Amino acid sequence: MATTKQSLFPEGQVALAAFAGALAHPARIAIIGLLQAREEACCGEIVKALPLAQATVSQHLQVLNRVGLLHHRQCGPKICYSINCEALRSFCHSFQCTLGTAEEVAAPAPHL
Amino acid sequence: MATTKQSLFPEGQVALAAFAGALAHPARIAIIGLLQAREEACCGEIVKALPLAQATVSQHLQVLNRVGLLHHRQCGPKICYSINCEALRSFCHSFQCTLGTAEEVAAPAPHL
DNA sequence: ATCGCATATCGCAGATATACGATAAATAAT
DNA sequence: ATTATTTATCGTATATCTGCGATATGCGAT
Repeated sequence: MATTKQSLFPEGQVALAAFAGALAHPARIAIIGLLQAREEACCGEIVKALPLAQATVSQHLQVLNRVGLLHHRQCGPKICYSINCEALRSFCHSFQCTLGTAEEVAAPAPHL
Repeated sequence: MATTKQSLFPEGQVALAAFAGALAHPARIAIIGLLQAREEACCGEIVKALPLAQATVSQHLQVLNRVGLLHHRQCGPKICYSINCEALRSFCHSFQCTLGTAEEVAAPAPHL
């Protein structure tokens, strides 16, 4: 009887956990690193770079996509993925705040 | 046949994924937040603060402990948990590096 | 429309994670 | 030693994740 009590927690905590969950696999960390290194890559290139089958890589891409961490654009017959830096930064910021590791960035700048 | 291909990835990526995995549940995010807010708390207090049974909370504490995120000390009959700030900071740093969000820490606002 | 390629989705199997009651282990006090 | 209290662990049920082959979908060219 493990009826996933996630809904009993504050929305912010659920969102943060979902973000962490999206990064909770080395393949997905690798994908992020790869996209960071070369700005953009199509699915096939990512498949070639990882020790996983195409179907599996596609699934991992969907996981990252579901939390909004990726951008993608049709590029002929291929689909080019890149990182949604905005989302990544915003998530990291929430992280810092919740985890309390945001000391010297103490200019929260609501005034921009 | 999903024999967990995690070992085929670089150690750093596996470690980072494990850290993310430890934070991939709202209950564990809540525990970190709670410990951040009050410096130290025993298991019973955490149980009271969460909508979960004692056994479940204990399990979540073990998950956080396994990746080195917690300190604990016997305190009479209780066990007081606190955050291992060292480990937390170190993990966050690796995160920043891998996720590429560590550049503008020194560059204050590229005011366009 | 058909072909060839690139990617997503389906369906399945095995592995982990989640949740909890029951119980064990440890401590403090009697 | 017994009791009460606190926490960890065990056993179990359900849910979710991982991984892949097979297949469907989408695109560009023929």
